[in-house]
Amino acid sequence: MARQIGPIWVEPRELRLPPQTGGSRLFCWEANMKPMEKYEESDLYRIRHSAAHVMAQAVMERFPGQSKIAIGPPIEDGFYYDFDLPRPLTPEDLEAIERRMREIIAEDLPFTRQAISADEARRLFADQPYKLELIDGLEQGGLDEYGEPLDEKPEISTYTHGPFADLCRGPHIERSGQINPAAVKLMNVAGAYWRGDEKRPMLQRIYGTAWKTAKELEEHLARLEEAKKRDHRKLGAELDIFVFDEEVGPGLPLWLPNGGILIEELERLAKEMELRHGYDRVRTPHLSKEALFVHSGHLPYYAESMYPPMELEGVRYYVKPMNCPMHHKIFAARPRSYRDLPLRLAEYGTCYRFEKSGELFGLMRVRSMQMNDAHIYCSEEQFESEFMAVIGLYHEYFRIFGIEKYVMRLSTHHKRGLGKKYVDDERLWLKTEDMVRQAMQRGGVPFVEAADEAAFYGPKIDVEIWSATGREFSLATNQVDFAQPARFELKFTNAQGQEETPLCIHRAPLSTHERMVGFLIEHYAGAFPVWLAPLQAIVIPIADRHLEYGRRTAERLVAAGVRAQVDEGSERMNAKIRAAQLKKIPYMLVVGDRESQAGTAALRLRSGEDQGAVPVDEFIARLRREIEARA
RNA sequence: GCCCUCAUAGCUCAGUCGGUAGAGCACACCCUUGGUAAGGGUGGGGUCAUGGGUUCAAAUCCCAUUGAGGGCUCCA
Repeated sequence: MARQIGPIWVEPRELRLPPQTGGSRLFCWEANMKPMEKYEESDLYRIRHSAAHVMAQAVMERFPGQSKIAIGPPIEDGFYYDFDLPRPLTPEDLEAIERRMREIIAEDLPFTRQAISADEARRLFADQPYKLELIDGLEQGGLDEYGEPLDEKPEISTYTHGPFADLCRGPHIERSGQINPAAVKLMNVAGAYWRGDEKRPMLQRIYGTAWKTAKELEEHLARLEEAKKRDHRKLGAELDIFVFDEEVGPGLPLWLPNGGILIEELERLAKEMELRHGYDRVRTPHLSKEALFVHSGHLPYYAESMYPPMELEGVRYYVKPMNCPMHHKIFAARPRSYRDLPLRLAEYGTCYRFEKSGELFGLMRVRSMQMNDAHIYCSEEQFESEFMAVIGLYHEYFRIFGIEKYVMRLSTHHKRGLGKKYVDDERLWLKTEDMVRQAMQRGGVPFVEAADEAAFYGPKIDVEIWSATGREFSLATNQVDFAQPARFELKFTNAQGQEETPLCIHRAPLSTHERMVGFLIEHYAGAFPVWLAPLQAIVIPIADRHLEYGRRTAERLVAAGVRAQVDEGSERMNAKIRAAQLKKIPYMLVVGDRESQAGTAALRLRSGEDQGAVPVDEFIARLRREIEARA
């Protein structure tokens, strides 16, 4: 049942569809706030779902009697199927499986659905342990194929084509011949835990893609190629933004001068913005005694992600994985009155988290990070306006960067108990989640909800984005904390002279420098707007006799606060232009005889546009305006 | 952390059946002094990721370690 949240239509079932991809969430946002297309009811969904079954048949035939099959759903742009096989699959296996799939498609086998009882299903899949587990889940617990709870007890059904029968709720195409053999391709094999649980067996997952036409497949593959060119890891190296060094360690980026400029420009932006929004800037140490993290409650929840303690003079110290406890101590350092609230403490705090080695990913997931952090201490009455002011801040930032493709996600606690992941206070969970939900709805801000994604201390709104590789990341975050202020006994005196515990909002609209820069590299494909561009203008003298004028021109630019250089190399002008293009420098100032006599420069944009001779003074004034406007 | 794959010059890569290394780009120097995406020449640069093993002989085969990539899990 679709329902409207703010101006966006959201269908809860759809959001849960492939938990592995986040694809459907992207889908609904790109629908531009119109009711979302029902992927589950589309032809492509059926084609992909059926292609997964055809693939499973081919795999089972290749390992007769030795293939245990798990699940094989459609996902964004394709499908997968998980198998437990006697040996790892090779590229040759994939080719053979793909060939066999085409044969099965050519056989034009009908897909037939049959509703059966749980016992019949158990007999049918007697030698398929994963299917038996699914049947139990469907019958008893009302769990779907991902192990998520279902509202109602579903009917158990199978879909059969030729010799292959699968436990499946469908839907499918009518005949295997409806899959276009020229529009199917197996992509890669990967490991995946059964039911996404790292304690369960590791299965082999084959990813495939399927489209209606060969042309669509081709276009999809071309899109993947294009995306690879945007990959921040590739562009980051080409544009001299950052490097990783084996001796420094994984997940510990070294920022090159160009990266340093990006970081400083972002910090400058954050400082201006936070000053305007009433934040106070503070600075706190990189490490503290263990006691602080015991007090905050982080240690039991977070120890695995922290670098191990170092012990000196009998005291254990931890490098901080987050800044909040330090900010809480600043709040606690003085008696606070309601007149001090809201108190907004901001810092680009440097944190270290020991992310598991396999989780590292370029700049998007690192072990050392500088976080655009702030903690807002406020009363319950102030909560909504403070929380929504942060959301407003997001929007301001996103307008500056032209970020349009994102989803705001309300992350809540798990409905089936708090367990060890969450602070144990169901009432406060429900209360704060409702506060956030209502604030967002009243503010007319579209969002989707995700259970079991909250921070341990409270619900949050995360802004989800996608890297060029299609992986999903939280960029900004805006979190409610109902637990830590009480743990730290933070108090303020209210207007009635009584002591009250404030709420705390944790927020990071610009994420970490690492993830933000990684995201921006891909967002702009390396062609940063002028205000961010590490080198804003390059002067290109045509011949040596123009070098002097070129240097003077560059000096004037630098004196005006522009990041400019002169290309003194002995290559031809064409080669210099090419080099500047590859570095995506916004402005190229070509100077030769005509320009040095007239005091001008021939202006070329990285778009390729030639604007002809422009007086240097005029160019500087224009560039200054552009930089200041952060256009 | 787990499954799979990979590691040759700063970068992109070649190197057959084991016989101890090569190209283009980049860099340096020289020539060229040019009008909007690569002018020419010469040269420097690699203990073939690291450590073991097999072998008369290892970039090549085997093992381990480190790092990277595709996923899973986890997350700013």
